[in-house]
Amino acid sequence: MASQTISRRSSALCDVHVVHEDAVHGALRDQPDTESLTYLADTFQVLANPTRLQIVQALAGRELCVCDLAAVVDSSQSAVSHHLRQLRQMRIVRYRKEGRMAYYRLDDEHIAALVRIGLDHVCE
Amino acid sequence: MASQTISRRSSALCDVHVVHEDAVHGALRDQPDTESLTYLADTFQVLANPTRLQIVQALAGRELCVCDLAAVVDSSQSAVSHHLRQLRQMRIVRYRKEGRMAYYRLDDEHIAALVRIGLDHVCE
DNA sequence: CTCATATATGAATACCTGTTCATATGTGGA
DNA sequence: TCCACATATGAACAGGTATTCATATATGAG
Repeated sequence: MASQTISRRSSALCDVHVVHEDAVHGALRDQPDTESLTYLADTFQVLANPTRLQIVQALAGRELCVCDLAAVVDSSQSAVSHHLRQLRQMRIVRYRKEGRMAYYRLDDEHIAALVRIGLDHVCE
Repeated sequence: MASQTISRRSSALCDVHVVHEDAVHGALRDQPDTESLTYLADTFQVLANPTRLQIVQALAGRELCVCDLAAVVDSSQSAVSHHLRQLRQMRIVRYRKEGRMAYYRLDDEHIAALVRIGLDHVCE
């Protein structure tokens, strides 16, 4: 996870010519804090991979263990495990252990919503 | 734009041991087509950058020209222009020309929704 | 026409990512 | 205890990405 953070140079409104000052200040007022934006960028980064999207979509309707997921997305166990780690780190999925199996599910409803709206956009 | 496409090896349910066959087939049935997933991954990829998220957030409430955007996100005109191209290519923003200015806005409401839900997830 | 301004873009470089391979951890069964 | 299985992870290589610099295009003013 290494989204480049936003470098707020002190030269802010200087090295470029501002045309619409009001709009610029309005936009600056509406900006979320840097930390949230960076974290959100990392979240989108983890979603920005077809295999991980397949995993998320598979988990949208049910709980699955790692080797079932590997079968669904047709990748190696290792690759899926690496993907799951990233998804875990961004709290996109969580899991419970049962014996030696790990059952994964989506972390919350935001995730399914993101993918649904994203697909709406894509298919419009 | 170059998300790796999903390689559907013919060995699908073979090289890994399937534990819960029903769940696996249910998940396979729910998968969107490869093309949509790849396109969606590319869309998230473009959103997976703090500076581009700043741009999107700035455009959520108003129309802005390129040099105003450069001031808001505190980057060079060139960097912003490159970012805008990617955002355009994924239909995240669109623009109108007025003289030598280009005024950018979000392409549709899905985009603002994605960022809003994403921030909800991040801040939960 | 000529110049200044607003924006776009190609190339190059430094950095980040995905997969594989090898191996580690941890659990249950014999 | 010893082995098989389910999962996790570090290292490494191939390929992709962000920014900068230089420059191109295109519009309006004079």
